[in-house]
Amino acid sequence: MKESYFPQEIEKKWQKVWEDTGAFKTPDISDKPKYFALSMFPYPSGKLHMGHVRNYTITDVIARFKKAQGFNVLHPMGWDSFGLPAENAAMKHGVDPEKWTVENIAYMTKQLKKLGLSYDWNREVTTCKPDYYKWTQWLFLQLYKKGLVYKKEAAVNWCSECATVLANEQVIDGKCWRCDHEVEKKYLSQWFVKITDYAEVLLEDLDKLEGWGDNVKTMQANWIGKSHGAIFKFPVVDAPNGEKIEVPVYTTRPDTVHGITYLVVAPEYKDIEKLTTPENKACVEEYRANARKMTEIERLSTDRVKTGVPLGTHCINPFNGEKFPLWTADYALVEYGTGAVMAVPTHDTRDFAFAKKYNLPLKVVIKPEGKDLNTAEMQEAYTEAGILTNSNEFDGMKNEEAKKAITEKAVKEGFGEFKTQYRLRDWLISRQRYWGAPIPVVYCEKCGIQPVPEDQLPVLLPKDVDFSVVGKSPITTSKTFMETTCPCCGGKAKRETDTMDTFICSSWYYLRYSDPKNDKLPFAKDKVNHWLPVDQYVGGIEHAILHLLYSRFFTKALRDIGLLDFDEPFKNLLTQGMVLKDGSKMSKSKGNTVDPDEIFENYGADTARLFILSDSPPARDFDWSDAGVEGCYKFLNRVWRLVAGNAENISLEKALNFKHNGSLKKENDDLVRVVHMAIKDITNDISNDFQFNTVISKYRELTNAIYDWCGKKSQFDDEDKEVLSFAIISLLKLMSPVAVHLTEEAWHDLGGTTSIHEEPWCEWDENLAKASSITLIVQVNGKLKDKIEADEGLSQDELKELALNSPKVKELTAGKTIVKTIVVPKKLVNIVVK
RNA sequence: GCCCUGGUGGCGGAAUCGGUAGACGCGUCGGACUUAAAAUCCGAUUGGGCGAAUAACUCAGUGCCAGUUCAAGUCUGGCCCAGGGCACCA
Repeated sequence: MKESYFPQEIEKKWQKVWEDTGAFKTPDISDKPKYFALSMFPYPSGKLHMGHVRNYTITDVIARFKKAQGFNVLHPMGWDSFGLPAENAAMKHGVDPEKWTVENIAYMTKQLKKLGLSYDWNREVTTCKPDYYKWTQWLFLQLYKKGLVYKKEAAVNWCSECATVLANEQVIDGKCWRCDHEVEKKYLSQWFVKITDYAEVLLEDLDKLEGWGDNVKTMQANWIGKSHGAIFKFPVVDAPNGEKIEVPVYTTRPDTVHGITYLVVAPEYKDIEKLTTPENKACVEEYRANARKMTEIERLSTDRVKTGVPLGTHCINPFNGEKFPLWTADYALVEYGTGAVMAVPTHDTRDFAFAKKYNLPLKVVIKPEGKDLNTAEMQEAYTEAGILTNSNEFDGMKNEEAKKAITEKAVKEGFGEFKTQYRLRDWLISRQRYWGAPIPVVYCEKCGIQPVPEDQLPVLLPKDVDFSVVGKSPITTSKTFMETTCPCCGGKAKRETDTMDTFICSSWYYLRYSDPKNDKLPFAKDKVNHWLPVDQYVGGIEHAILHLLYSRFFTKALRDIGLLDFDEPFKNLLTQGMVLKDGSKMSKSKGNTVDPDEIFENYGADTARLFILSDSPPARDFDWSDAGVEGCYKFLNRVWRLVAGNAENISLEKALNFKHNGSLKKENDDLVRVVHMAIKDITNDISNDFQFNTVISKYRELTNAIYDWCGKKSQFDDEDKEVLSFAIISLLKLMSPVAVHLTEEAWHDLGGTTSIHEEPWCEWDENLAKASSITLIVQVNGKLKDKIEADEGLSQDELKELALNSPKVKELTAGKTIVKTIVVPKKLVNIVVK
């Protein structure tokens, strides 16, 4: 065994051996139980960053640990390889997006291999390859057949920088999730996926996800935004052309219905023209035009002063016969509820602000118990619970009860109903871009929209496109793509030029790993049912809503289509924290990035793996420090020297057959106990929330203990050698999921002929995983006063006796009365004195 | 405004059940080895008080204020701060 640790040399060597021997291939059939460990697959942006390193190292250690524990582990990797950056590169530098993507994948693959990750590369999945996107298109058609995909004209989010539309989930604070550009509204005919059909079950099933953090679950629950309320219909009494119209509103406060003093419809409300008097028309038109021009940011800003204009018409409140005016205001959203709001200024903060501004009347209908409210004195809306007033037969009722009673009255008399409402909107999946999976439909002059027949898939991306066009999708410049024939009538037809949102591609990739080469189906049902759900999914919190919600929807939809039999894709989810440098997120613009390649080169992958796991628990943010890397490198050197320096005294055979014979020398017994404790603690720390930071501190403790033990010996007898062998081989095995190369090299140098990564996980003996004696803590009045080494088997009385005999205790209790003595077996005695 | 996390030395962070607060590491300081340096090894490292600098002793200390308890970083109530998410969703 070499005296010094040369990571670069041994890492290269073992990576090649593992690749040549197919060490990480996963058979589908095995008598072992399955375990599916998965990292969120990356976009091939060009190079790995430290966030990737952290993510993949965490999953890799989990995969290796589970394998050692006897599972048949599936641990695959792939590429989320459709998307804008490739196309932007094409526009800027004239590179073919496919070539750009393929080259990035090649480079990043090399980096992943350098990190020593145990992937089964035979199962690699690449979403931009025709053999994958054929099945993305096929799944689109299945959703279409099931009525879960539809096309409609709607006001959609448009990012002019990306020159495409976006889904609601991709608009963050009114800006594009990718480029941060302000989002505008546009009216376009677009493809939608009916995720709202699954709103209830997506919400309900969050309860089943015991292996998910509450933060992600509440974020999804908020996004789905379920609320209970009622729909009330208000007849218009003075519609300009005498038409009989009703305006339905959704409210969560039916209890306040007697306090309506006006009603607001969204500027985009479909019947708004019918509700506007000729005198008000000009004004309303102007207001609507203004609203349309506003960006999402302007419109959504909550501190903006509310504006609106009256329509000139009025409704009657069927509950009390009161007449109130109709307004339009942009605080009413056309996409939510019915697009109209009943305004009760006294009990809603927004309505209150609006009414104050436009001098609309106030009417109190809820009052706090035992108190009255005076509209003239109100400074803000009263939104708390209370008792009904000014509400006819409902007066005196508690408002929570009134919600039900009032809605029941509306149901009975035919002007309302109970209603459950969701905030979630349908998923807009059309993208006016080239580098995505083409939506497989054609437009026939005679037959209209026609899906492409399944046997004609994939609809391939054309190669003859001009990326320099502005304002339209490059795909439309192809001379070969657009013109086609109708699958129905054989006549002339045009292809759909929109491609799919890449989140579609990533909503099912984890399923494909179960059967990545299938050319008859996206995956065989038995295989997908065998491997899924994913046992442990690891990735960034930024996908808490986007990818994770879409994937849950896909799984449920595909289950209902009959392609699989489970209803949640990811059993356990670990959202890892960010990698920071000097307290802020690593980013190119801040110039505080650390290049993984440099770390591999200077210290080796084992150091990188060890460090990225060492300082923080995985779910928390991790602050990168160069000194920390250095410290980990030193530690690996220290382990190496420990093994190399004792190599001639270590026997693999003795280590593996070692049993405590019951009569070891004291210091040997102690070391064996330290090893057993380390095995127990490390195993528990990994099993319990993957606390790798404490795992690593225990590697160090064990290493320090072996060094101390060695330092006290000038020579080794047979028993010493056995114990030393056991300790060092145990250390290597415990470290093998993290320091994958070092431990493999040492294992072989010590005579191992198989791979250390094929070894079963260490086991501990409960009787040995504790110290041979106990340290009795002696307290007087709850304060630590003495520590006494004691035999474990002592009875409570004996422990008490021991404590009372402590000179220290005698001194402190002299002349005082002992009120009480508390004895905690094997641990502590507390003497209470006065 | 609502929801979720978190708050422990100079720093990252430990501490299954309420039972030795500060594991392990980083940094800093001191020492050994060396002609010297690097590497390595050993020791100290929460603050205050009293000592002569050591030891011993002692008081305080886990964001703040109360409470429960023989005993609170841990449990209960109230508050403060930081990070993240949602937010004109009626």
